[in-house]
Amino acid sequence: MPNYWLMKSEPDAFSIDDLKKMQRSPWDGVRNYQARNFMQTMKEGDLVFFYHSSCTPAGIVGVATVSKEAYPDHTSWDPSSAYYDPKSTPEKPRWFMVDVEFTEKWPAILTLAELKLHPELADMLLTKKGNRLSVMPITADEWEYINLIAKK
DNA sequence: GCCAACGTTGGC
DNA sequence: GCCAACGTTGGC
Repeated sequence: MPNYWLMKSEPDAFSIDDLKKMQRSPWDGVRNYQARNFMQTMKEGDLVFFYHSSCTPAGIVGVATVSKEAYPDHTSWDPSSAYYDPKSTPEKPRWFMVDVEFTEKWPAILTLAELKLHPELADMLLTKKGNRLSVMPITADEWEYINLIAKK
């Protein structure tokens, strides 16, 4: 049994179409401890909702699969990177990333507004007010339900 | 562009 | 260890 996740990306920086072109990509730039800790528990084969944030509309646009488990995010010690963190070094990395593989793009975005309409999804971190977590776990029930409404 | 909500930093 | 100030996220 895989575990299920949701990961947010701003499509201007990295979209599901970018992943589709590349097929496989590191998910770098996560600079939040809670999100990092979740990534460190990911296993190869885990399934991920690809979420577009800070855009109109925001929502889930497809699915990716974890293809490599957590390893140090080298952009964190690269001074030329936008994700540079002087407190992270190759000897003592503070930030980690996983690799993901393109799995499917949905025919239409499943918007946050629609997700919020379903009482079945009211317990999700995603639909809660003020939530800013960029990597979060999804229950098997939520995974199944969301796939259902995405494809109806 | 606005602003509410949240996480992090740093002074004490 | 507290908490105010600050910076960032992210929906609208």
